[in-house]
Amino acid sequence: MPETPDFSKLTPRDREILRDVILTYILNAEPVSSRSVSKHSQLGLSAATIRNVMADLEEWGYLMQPHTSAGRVPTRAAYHLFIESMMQVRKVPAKERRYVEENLRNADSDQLMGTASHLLSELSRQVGIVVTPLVGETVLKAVDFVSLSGRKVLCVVVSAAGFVDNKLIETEEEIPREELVRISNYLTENFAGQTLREIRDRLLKMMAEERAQMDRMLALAITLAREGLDLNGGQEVLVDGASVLLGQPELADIQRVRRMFDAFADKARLVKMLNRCIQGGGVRVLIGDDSELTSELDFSLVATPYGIGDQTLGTLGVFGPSRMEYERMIPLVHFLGETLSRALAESFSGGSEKK
Amino acid sequence: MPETPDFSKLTPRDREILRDVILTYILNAEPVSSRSVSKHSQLGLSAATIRNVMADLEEWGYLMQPHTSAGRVPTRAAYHLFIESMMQVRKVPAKERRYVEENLRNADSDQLMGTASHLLSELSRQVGIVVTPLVGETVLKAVDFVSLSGRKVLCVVVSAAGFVDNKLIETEEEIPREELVRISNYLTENFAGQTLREIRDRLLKMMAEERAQMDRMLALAITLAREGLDLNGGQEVLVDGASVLLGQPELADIQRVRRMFDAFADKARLVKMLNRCIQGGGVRVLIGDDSELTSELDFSLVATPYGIGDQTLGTLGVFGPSRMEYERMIPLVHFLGETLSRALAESFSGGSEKK
DNA sequence: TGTTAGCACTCGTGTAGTGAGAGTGCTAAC
DNA sequence: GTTAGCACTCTCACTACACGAGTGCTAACA
Repeated sequence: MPETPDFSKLTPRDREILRDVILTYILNAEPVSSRSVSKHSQLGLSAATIRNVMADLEEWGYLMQPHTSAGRVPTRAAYHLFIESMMQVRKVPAKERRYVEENLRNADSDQLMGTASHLLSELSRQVGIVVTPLVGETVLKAVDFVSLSGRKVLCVVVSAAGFVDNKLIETEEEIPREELVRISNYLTENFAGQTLREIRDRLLKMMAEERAQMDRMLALAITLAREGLDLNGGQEVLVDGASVLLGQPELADIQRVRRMFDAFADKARLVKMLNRCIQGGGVRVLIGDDSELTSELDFSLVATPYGIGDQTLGTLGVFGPSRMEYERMIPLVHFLGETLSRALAESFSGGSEKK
Repeated sequence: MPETPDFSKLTPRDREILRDVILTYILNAEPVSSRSVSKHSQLGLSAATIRNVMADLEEWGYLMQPHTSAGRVPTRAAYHLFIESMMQVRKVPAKERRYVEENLRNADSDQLMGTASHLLSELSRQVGIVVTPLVGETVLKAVDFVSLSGRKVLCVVVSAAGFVDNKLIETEEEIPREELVRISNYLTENFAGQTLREIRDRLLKMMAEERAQMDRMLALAITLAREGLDLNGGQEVLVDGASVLLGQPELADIQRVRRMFDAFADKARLVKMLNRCIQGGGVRVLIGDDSELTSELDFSLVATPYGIGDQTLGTLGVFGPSRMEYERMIPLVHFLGETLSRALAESFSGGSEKK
């Protein structure tokens, strides 16, 4: 039983050496030799001593050798341990904070998510990923119908978080403009503050119950709302900066590059991965073990949910080699989650209050 | 003077051999030997004879050798000649036509462009590129203002082609809902059928001229429209399927992959390249000579404009190794341009008529 | 005169061998 | 418990070499 990742047996010195190996590996992407640890660490130990410790760490499952007579490389267990108890989280530099805040503040609501993923990628120098909210889960702020030519009507839905979506619907008969205005007002007044899903359910019930005594306006309203609020799409996955990873030695092989891009193209799987990562709120790290994607590439994902108040709207994070700078990535992702949430809340001044 | 791409001196036999070399190279991506041409062509000539002709073709500038004692590779001049006068355009298969038509017909207007670029990439097995219309150049169909909380107003702009864009604006004072409805109606009735640019100009003139005698509603309308119709963004470049090229031998080198992705990230340059490609309408081919992008990668671009009636709205095309199947790509791009244009025209039944 | 067979020549590729260097594991001494 | 020393292993870069593919040229042929 060589794999016993029970870190109680690690002495402080063991931990210090492991930490050193991890940090050096993160920096250089090359197997770390006992000699280099001996030189750079504060411990003042010889390479031979380090070697003994490293042999132990390998036995515990924290290090591994690509081949005999090569240096050591951290395992997933090592990264987990590092993140849990060895990492010294670095604060996001003030310059970067300002940069993020300015950019998110000045972005239009429809560019907000794109800006966020770009910022993530730019500052992390990894791939930035943002999963945008599912419209069906958002809270309605206002509905509006715009009369176009003939029987075409454009339904515009605004969510409390400031997202706008629209859908073209074709009605059975031409509806005069004033009628559309009345319907918009009626729906907005009666249904604002509920999620689209709730509204749809309520409308269906109304239709079933009161079929007989409905007036014309109400009937029309229900028909339009049923079609217009059926925004099953809406959720998007924005991936930014994939090309920055091309310089990494992990992607020296074209086959791997290809697998990575194929993975990015499979949005559904990406969303699943992201969502698995954010159970429980706060920043979570997924180090290539569960998901096939991260494990086959030796990649990791640092992700966090964002939203308004306690309502989670989506997920964002960075994706890159397991050998990433967690000390920088984790606070960065945290900060971006917070800032995006704040930007959403402010983008509608008091947009989350339900009237 | 070895470079004399004056193809009048080519005998039919020369042309046949050149054609053969090009087609074989497109297929295999490997220098073509005299022997293989001798075998596969209908001419019944020996390799030695072919060799003589190929030496001539090299002198005229149509072929080149990566090194002595390798087969020959077509030059740009060869591809140009091939496209101009040696190609037998293959019709787009009925199955693909149906596939494209169904997909474009069923796409929502906001997904239409994305679907188009995906179709391009999928059917061409190259990178599909679509430049979406500049909103400022589109013809207004309707404007609508949606009242949100407090002084926030959402301006929704619908173009005759069916594109919807919106912008959040903050007014100086709260405007009652009925007032917004009146303003929407006024603007839609008075300005539909003009481009946003024209409308902006006209509004500015109105403001300057009639400052004194404007009523409150008109003043408000102008203020709102000035802000709301200022959609300088809007133009996007959709790039789909970059990963399908990763298998191509042209991208065996990671550096080149990187350069390609960097190029895709530089949207402005992409747009410029696409636009240069479509002067004069119809399908145009850009074979890596003018643009640095295509020349350094040995890539080509096949592009065509699309639009409604005679109004060009945007550009679409495929991007891939110069060694691409022009016989298939050119009709495919042509077909997609036509079909997208038709889909746009139909998406608003009679949407292009100005009332 | 155009075509072809033959042949020498060139160049890329794959394979095998070699030596240097980096790194380890182990042992014995401190 | 720590360290120096040493044998061992494995990778990597370099060289040499043979092979094969392809060409260009020349001379013979129709």
